[in-house]
Amino acid sequence: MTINENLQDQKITIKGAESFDISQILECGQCFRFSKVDSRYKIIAFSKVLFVEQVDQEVIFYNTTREDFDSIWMNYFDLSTDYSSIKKVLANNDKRLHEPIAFADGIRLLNQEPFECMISFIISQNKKIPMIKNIIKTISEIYGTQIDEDSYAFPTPQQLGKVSIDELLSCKTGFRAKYISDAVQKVCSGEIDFDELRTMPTDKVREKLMSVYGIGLKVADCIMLFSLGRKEVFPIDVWVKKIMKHYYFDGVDVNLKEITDLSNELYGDYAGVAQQYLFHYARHNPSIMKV
DNA sequence: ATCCAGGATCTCC
DNA sequence: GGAGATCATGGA
Repeated sequence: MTINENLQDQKITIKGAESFDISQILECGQCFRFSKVDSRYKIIAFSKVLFVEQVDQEVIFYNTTREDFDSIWMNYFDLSTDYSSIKKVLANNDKRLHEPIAFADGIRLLNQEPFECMISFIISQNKKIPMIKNIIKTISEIYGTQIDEDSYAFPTPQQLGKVSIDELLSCKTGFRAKYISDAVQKVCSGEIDFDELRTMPTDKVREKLMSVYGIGLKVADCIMLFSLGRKEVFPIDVWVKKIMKHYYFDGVDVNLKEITDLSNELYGDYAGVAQQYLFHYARHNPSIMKV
């Protein structure tokens, strides 16, 4: 992989990007603040606006500098992780993964901002992805800081700390409004400290996150996988449950713990990466699970 | 109209 | 402890 900067056009070009498909990375359900504008994806993260265009293995990042690329986007796109070797390990462990991996082998796990990720996945419960994106966009536009003509950063904990439950309700958050409120309060008070969580063992992090009213096992695992670098956790939503049931339990109903135990056994340290291939594959091929 | 959505909690037994 | 109802909201 080679990285080149073009100062005049404020763009960075990567050639020979390995296991990198910007469409798959963004559309696989791990993040919500992006849109497609012509041939480019517009991404809002870390209070920055980034445009990404990809043709085969050449990826162009617009509206950025080498400095930002090194300090923000390298880590955001997890570019120092070798996904081809992860895929090799997973595929060797379990033939079942061959198809899901082949279906979207350009997926990468983004390292997102924990606070935004936490609120986003609280909102995600019992909603479809387009609706989740809309609510997060609304909240950002009303309470976040404007960063260009038509873009707004996701609000900080302090900014959301001033927002009442009624105001959250008017953003169409429904029964999740009180959940968001409790999460924001726990972050503002320091009871939840993401820098501290980064240093704690996974089980303790999960326990801490689940102490928020409205964060259960699945949302806690999403926060850990998508913003705290815990690639060993395996969030189980309706789609993952369906495909795991279909693949390993002969379609027979099964409880979450059995699936979790199996994921640890089969996928080990990379269970979360496997989960993302499985989720994406299941969502785009629902017919395979209808026996 | 009725059902369901990247769930979590409450309410029963 | 574990199944079932309930929670807002909008789209199919």
